[in-house]
Amino acid sequence: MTRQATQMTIGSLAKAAGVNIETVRYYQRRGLLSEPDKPLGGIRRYDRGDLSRLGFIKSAQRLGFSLEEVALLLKLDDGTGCEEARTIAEKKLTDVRGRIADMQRIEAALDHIVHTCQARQGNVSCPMIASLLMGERIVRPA
Amino acid sequence: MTRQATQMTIGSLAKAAGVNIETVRYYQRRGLLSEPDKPLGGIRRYDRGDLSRLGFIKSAQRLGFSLEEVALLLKLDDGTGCEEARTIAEKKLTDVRGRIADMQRIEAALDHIVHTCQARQGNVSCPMIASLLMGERIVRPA
DNA sequence: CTTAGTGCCGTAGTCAAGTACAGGGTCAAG
DNA sequence: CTTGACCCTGTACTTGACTACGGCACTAAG
Repeated sequence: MTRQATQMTIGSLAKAAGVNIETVRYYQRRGLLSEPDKPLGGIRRYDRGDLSRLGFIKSAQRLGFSLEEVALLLKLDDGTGCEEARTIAEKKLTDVRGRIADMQRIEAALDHIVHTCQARQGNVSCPMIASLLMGERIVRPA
Repeated sequence: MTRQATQMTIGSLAKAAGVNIETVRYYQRRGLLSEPDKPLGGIRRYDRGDLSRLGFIKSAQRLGFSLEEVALLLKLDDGTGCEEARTIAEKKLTDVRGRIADMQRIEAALDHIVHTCQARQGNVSCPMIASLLMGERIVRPA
């Protein structure tokens, strides 16, 4: 079978990846995606590799990496960057665990607040806001 | 005892709250903080209430509320907004729970990645990046 | 009384992550 | 050969949350 089927223009690449065309170009400008050298005419062709890379960027973003970090990660792929990549991932893991803990405290606080609110509905000043205003330090400050 | 001790200028308020002066002014412009009417001269004085409010804003931000949502919450405080406030808080609670679930999936993914990385350290191409490149859908797509 | 240090006000700049658009070029169909 | 759908480059705009700055007023210390 011919494997030309994966050849795409920027438009179909973007569509396939579920992002805006301009986002693809933006990533190229940021050096996250390479611009395939354009043949005679001037219309670039992209393949499955580019699509994966785009998918990687989006996955990594959902993992909480900034584009700068994603760029770093991708640079580490060209060669022996595994050590560093693991270090970065470990840092991110710690980070994520901290954020989960925060979120859980937030959850508890919100839950408490909602229930308090339900309990004394007739109140004039909202107990939720009151409790927040009364300087409860729920989440670690920054 | 005199309770004039809580009177502050914008500068000390900002310092006490651990934010930039300009941030305070910004919140005032956004209507999150009131500008105390300035006496004769023209230098406003802030009190513990303002400090709490500032603390509330920061807490709420850490709770994942945007400034717009915080403004909403604060507006509900002037009167009988308790019902609405609870509704907002409930929505946020659902939201936060979803985000916690996401983060936990992220955590698992990162953890897995880190361990894979540790396992086959000698590899040329980093397994972490490889796994991300191979289109693993870890987190719900947006 | 003078002057350093703040405060006030208004406008403008920054940063991340896009998104939009103008003014061209190219390509495939009819 | 024309038309419409895309593509290319480059520049500019957007949003959220600040942060900075210029020019003037005021207040506190010496």
